[in-house]
Amino acid sequence: MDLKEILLDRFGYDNFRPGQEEVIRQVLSGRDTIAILPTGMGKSLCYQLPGSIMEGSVLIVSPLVSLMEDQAMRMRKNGEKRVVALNSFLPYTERQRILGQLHTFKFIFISPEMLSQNSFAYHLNRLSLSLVVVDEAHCISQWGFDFRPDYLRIGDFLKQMNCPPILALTATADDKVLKDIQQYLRMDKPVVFRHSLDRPNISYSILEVNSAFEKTAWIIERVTHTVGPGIIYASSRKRADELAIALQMEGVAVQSYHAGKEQDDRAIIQEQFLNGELDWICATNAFGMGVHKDDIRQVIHEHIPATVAAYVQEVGRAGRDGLPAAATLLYMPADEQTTSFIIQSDTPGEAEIRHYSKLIAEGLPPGEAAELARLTETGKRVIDYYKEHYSLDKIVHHLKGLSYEKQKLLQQMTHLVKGGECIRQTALSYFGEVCRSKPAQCCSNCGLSIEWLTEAPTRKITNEKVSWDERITNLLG
DNA sequence: CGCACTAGTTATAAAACTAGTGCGGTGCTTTATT
Repeated sequence: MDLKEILLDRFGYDNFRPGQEEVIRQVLSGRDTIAILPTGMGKSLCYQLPGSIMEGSVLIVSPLVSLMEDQAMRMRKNGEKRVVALNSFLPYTERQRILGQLHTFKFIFISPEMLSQNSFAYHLNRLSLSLVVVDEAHCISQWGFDFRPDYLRIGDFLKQMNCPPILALTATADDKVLKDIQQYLRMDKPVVFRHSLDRPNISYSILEVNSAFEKTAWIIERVTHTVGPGIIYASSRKRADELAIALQMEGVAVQSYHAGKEQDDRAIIQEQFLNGELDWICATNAFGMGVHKDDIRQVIHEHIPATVAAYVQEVGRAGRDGLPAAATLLYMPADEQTTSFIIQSDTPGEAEIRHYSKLIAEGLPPGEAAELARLTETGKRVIDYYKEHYSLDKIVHHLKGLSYEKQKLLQQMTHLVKGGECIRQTALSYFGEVCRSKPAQCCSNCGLSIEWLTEAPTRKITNEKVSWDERITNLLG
């Protein structure tokens, strides 16, 4: 089959990007496939092209409603009208109508949560699926165990469907993540495509300071004197807001972004950043997935991310165009504890689990029992999932192990920050990669000049600083 | 764990101390009752 002809004919491209053709050929052959491709390498073509050839529908499991809406919209814009996104945005009657004629859609986007509902399984069961795609498949590992347990249930659905071919797509995956993907998607000897994670055009720096105040001062100095656009990752919503305001006062076109904001505002801010109306974003780790912007010049961390994988993923949003980009991490001694605390509060404690379980056994409604046992909504859903699979003692044991593993991942990240070794090499080694050749501007531990950063002031910083009065008026207006 | 904030204390009162408290990230889903 001449794939290139189809590529030109249906998608309007002359050539495949690196890796695409191999992945597509595997998918067409019906083998389970895991493709680790850097973002911006055209992952969606890996299922769109096979889908357009094969009989039956393609089901795409997607982590974010905004992401699936965005992808569905792009596909429609490119002429593929048989696309639907099943999520809570759909009004009830509309949803029923679509479910009744699901077979008329070629590409169906869905969240893991919807997939886990019996009412959907019923309709999907009657469908002939040529392919199931799990987009951003690292979410299975990153979120499944303690945040969105329905990620662990995708495999149950697949089994029910007699295991159609699966394609798992992600940008970063270490061995553990790879193993989780295989296991929880019940993949049968999958073919794994790995693209190197090394990004030679990114220069890494790590800088120790003594206080949050020093961090703010450094960031203001940096942002007003070097190139954008850029992202600043902060540890809390409050801190993200705080930094955004401090930078706005300096006349920088910047907004904060985190889960505490309205969906609409988040969409607008992301859009403005993509359009270049905003030069900087101060964000929590909520920002990033589905951000297709090639010319991000800097990523600044003002806290320690929970894992090396998260760090690499966040940093990897810089310099997708291949031009020089800078990744800087600021830390002070207390930061490690802050991140550690957040991880620790992730998994419910033994006392809560046992209390909750006891109350349930006494006949209390689950919602009430969770509240009395001081479990969060998330904690409750996670335990409910495990209760379907394990005994109480095993759940306790399992969650303790999980917590321990997470602390170990943080230790790896801390080592990367404080170890003083080549940052690029250390980061790559966690993914089993060896750094073959170091670029001239490698990292602060190898020696680095930031002249290239200051020499290219393409920034659009206005000369007038914004007063507090104006800021308040803007906020209210 | 460490920080920012609050309430209470002191004893010319005012501002400055102190002890106690709360907070710290990621997202999907809600079709039932007045």
